[in-house]
Amino acid sequence: MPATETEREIIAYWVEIATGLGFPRSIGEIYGVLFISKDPLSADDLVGQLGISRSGAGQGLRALLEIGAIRPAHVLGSRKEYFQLQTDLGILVKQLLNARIFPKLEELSRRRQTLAQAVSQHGPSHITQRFEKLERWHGKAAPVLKLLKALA
Amino acid sequence: MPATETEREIIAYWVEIATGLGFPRSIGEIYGVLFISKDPLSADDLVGQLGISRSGAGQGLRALLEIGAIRPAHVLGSRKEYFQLQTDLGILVKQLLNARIFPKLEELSRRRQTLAQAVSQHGPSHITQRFEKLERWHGKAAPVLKLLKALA
DNA sequence: CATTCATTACAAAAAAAATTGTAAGGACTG
DNA sequence: CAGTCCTTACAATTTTTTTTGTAATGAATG
Repeated sequence: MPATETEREIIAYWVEIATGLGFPRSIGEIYGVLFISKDPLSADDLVGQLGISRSGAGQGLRALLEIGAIRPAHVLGSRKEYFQLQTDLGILVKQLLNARIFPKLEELSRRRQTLAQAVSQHGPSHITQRFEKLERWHGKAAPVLKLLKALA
Repeated sequence: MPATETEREIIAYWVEIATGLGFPRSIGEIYGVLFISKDPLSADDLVGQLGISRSGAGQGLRALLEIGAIRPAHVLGSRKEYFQLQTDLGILVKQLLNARIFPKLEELSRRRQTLAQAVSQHGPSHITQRFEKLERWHGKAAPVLKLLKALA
């Protein structure tokens, strides 16, 4: 269990960010503990500090690894896997965007185009017009996406 | 129940957008039906077309109204409430950002500042440094937010 | 001003998601 | 190469979220 009030609040802060991004609460908790910890931690450490199951800790760590939020660390004399915060947040942002956000946006864009075409051929014109408005917004959003890509 | 295959796919498209934004599936479905429909629809129309409950239709319509995705419409000779698509998507984007995204970001920013200060006074320096990195990213993200606000 | 029609509030049920427990799989150690 | 330590895969459970049903509230109609 986390020690001080401030530490608990730091964890709560990361839980909120995680859930806001669509991740489970436990992932935010794990990231919070690693954010606080100077040294690398193992899955068992997380079990001890958060009172979650061993499997949950393992899965959460893997998920955080995949999005570039943490990175593997070696601790001499132990065969466990250890992890520490990825303090280069650029990597996290980049992986998040590339792995979760951009693919989804692109898939939606493809579907929109397919649907718009189908409607323009066989469907009523008011729907075609609505898809055209959507398309225009896609154009407006492009600069934002470009800026985001530049960030990462 | 929706008629053609394309119509079902349009609804599925909006369901995916809705769930991606953290809204329930039913809200995406309702928006999809309204996107397809040229004329305003009542809650009962949605019940008929989607096979959802009357209460669900009512709650969904209210939620869509709140985020500016649809707008009230009047139909002569009926006391029901009718709604139609808000075709000015700018209004939708604006309300979504103002009602959901920006407040959350601001609240997180406040909490981050509070925590950073608490740590800088009583906490270990490595955490302070991590908050400082976070702060720098907040600065980097600012132009993106500005662009978003300009959009809306 | 009573009646009807429709919306909304809230508790109950259903569905979905997350968490856990157990068992199987691999790799290091002696 | 047998034993131990750790990770991971997957089914079962728990928890959370969403949907529904019912009852109460409010507004328009005659």
